[in-house]
Amino acid sequence: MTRVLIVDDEPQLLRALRINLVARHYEVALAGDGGSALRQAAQFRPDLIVLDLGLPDIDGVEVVCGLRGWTSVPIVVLSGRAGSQDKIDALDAGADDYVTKPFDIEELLARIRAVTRRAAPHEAQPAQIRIGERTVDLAAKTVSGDVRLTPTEWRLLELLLRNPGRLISQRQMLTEVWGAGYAKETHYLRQYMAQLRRKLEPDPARPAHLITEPGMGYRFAP
Amino acid sequence: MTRVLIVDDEPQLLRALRINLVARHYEVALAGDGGSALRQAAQFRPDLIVLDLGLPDIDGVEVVCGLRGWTSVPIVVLSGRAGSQDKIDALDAGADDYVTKPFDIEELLARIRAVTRRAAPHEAQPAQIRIGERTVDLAAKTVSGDVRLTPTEWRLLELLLRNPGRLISQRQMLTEVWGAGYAKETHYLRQYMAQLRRKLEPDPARPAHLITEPGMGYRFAP
DNA sequence: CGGCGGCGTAGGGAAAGCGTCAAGATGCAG
DNA sequence: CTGCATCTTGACGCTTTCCCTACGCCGCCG
Repeated sequence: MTRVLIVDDEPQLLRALRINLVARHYEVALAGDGGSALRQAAQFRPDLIVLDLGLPDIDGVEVVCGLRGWTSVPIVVLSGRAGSQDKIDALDAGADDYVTKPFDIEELLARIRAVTRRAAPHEAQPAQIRIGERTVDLAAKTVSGDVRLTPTEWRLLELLLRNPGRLISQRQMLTEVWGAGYAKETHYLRQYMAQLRRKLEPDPARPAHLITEPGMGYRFAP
Repeated sequence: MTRVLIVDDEPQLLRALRINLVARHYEVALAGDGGSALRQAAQFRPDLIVLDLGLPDIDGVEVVCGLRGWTSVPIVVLSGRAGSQDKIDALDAGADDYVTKPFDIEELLARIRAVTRRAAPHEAQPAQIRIGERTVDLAAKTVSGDVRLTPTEWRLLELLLRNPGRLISQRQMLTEVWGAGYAKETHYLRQYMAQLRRKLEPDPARPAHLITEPGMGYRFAP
């Protein structure tokens, strides 16, 4: 869930934005002046800041500079001033976008989505899954301990690992890995499940994680 | 030096933008319609695209979608239409910013600086990478030991080195290095991977760092 | 006790994928 | 125009992977 800090000195604008953002499942914090904005940014750790330039205590550009001193969180500036120089100053201070009041709320939301999308890839996390002694990384397509899997083995393993604990029917595995028309070729499954167990299970003869459900299908037990 | 592709159907606007950008030490390419824009994007490899929505052949939003299919290069949209829905459509299609005509050239430049700054955070990471006996500097585009790489070789190597240990699919390599439409030309990969190994690997016949994953892609092993 | 269906293992032939050499385009500087 | 570097394209062995058949094991049921 994306966390947004809204900074503005007009309570009614704060309220309107909060309602719209909460309705779209953002987590929202509010600040009414530059001082509390800087404090909130450090405390609330937002993923995005919507910042009005016309604050009672500190100039908005100063707030941008203060934030950029220690964080690269995306900042969307709001302002009543439409002059080019104001925009240039704010953008060059480190803001990511500049919207002039009055603005359409839907446009602001679209701009928020745009800058959030651009900043998002930083929180990309590796999806690592443990199978016995081994660790599988589906994104990097790696298995710990110098184990290599073939393309078909990866497709099969991925299907199982993306549904931990759930039973996958033979029919589903065959159609998703080999394609429709192979729905009856159950011996492919035995073949490749055996290979996966040889490569991944501590004791391939007694599988602890790649479980057979006789007559039904297979299951990955974490 | 930042490379910018400008797309607009008005020659005079193209000229004005080119002059301003060249004066600020940008490298500039021009396109007059959507078709050549898509072609130029694949060929010129810009770091930023300034895109007019009102093109004679393809709708601007379509162009944005076509680009986003294979690249995440920043896109700043220009448009005469000031309606909110137009902005929302363009931004949600993948544009990074939206500027309505007429615009102040200085403001546009500031917005270009803003999106460029946001898209280029990887300059911070150390660009020196060891491959066997050689040292590769991605920023300076140099390899120790008087080894020279061609532009295509650099693009390919950069893609692999920026994802150490991670498998890069053939499809991804082909679309990112050669552009969409080359997704099936796996022959190029073998050709250029062989050249990279000849130039970088201690024993090109037994590659230790530029690894082949048969049927899937390639991987850089640090 | 003996057939039967589902499961695991082994091995071989076919096909697809890979590495390499070599030669034909293409573009650019002199 | 010529020469050079680079990018395409083609052809040929070699390896990996896939597909398929065969066989042994186990629990179930008649």
